[in-house]
Amino acid sequence: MAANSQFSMAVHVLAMLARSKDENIKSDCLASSVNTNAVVVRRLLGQLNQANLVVSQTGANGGSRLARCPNEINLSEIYKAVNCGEVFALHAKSPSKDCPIGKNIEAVLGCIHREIDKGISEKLSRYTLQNVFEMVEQGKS
Amino acid sequence: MAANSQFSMAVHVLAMLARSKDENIKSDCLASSVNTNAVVVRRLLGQLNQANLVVSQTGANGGSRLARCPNEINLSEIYKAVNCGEVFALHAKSPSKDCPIGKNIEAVLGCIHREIDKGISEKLSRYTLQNVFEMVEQGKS
DNA sequence: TATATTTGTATCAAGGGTGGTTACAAACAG
DNA sequence: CTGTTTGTAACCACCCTTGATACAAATATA
Repeated sequence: MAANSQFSMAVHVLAMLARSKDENIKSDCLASSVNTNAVVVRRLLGQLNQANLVVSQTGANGGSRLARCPNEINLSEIYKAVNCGEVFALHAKSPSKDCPIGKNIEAVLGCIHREIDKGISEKLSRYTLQNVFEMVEQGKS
Repeated sequence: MAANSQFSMAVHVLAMLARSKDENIKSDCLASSVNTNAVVVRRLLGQLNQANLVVSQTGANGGSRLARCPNEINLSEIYKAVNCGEVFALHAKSPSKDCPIGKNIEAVLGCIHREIDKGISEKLSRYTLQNVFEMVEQGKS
């Protein structure tokens, strides 16, 4: 399987829930729209639940709905809630400590990595789920 | 999936070359510092060569050196030169076009993705290889 | 020219992450 | 009590990244 698309799936699912207000939506319905398996959606909903973004109910007439208003959820929260890939990974195996570069490169890269992550969070936090939902609605043809 | 550490490796290798000025450095020597296989390094150098960041020579006394001064190379160029992972991937399988959300969500996500990428490039472009080299040197203990 | 060195590249194996699928217990409405 | 739906475990298939071996091509040096 290719790169990690959980963030995309999460935004998609949450936009669906935003559209349906307080109505419970079944994982099967979400899976149809995302074009995947219901279990994959439920796995994702589990993560979103832990982040207090959705609430789910078992049993007949069960399903999921948003835990908060769409304008109180921003994309940065969603990004943090799911297992997203990193912008770039640090060395798989630690560099040689016998080399003046190898000895310190990890610390420098780690510092840059944190700065990039901060930038991503900052940019994502500018969008609320409501914004995204409206963008999707406006694109409706 | 094994996380992609090519950007980290690339910065590491280029910092090594920056340290050695115009001297040819062998892939074997670079591999020792990075703590990996020489072929892995040569694969990476091939990409950096295509991006006009390094020059390599075959044969005895061969090796690689920077194609430009370290202060004329910024991290954004390096990021673009290597096969880095994406911040997040779009849907693996296209969402359902029968759903008002599914129909347009990809376009919206694509738009956000491009904005995030732009932000990353902007932040990375603030660092030159010379900056990184100096940060590593200063951290020397 | 002959030799040793080094890169460039093809190929294969190992390891691990991601998503797809099935199965089943638990919760819940009616 | 019955049917529905979630939560979760287990397993599989696919594919990406890295590690490793092998060998041709290029090149400096004797």
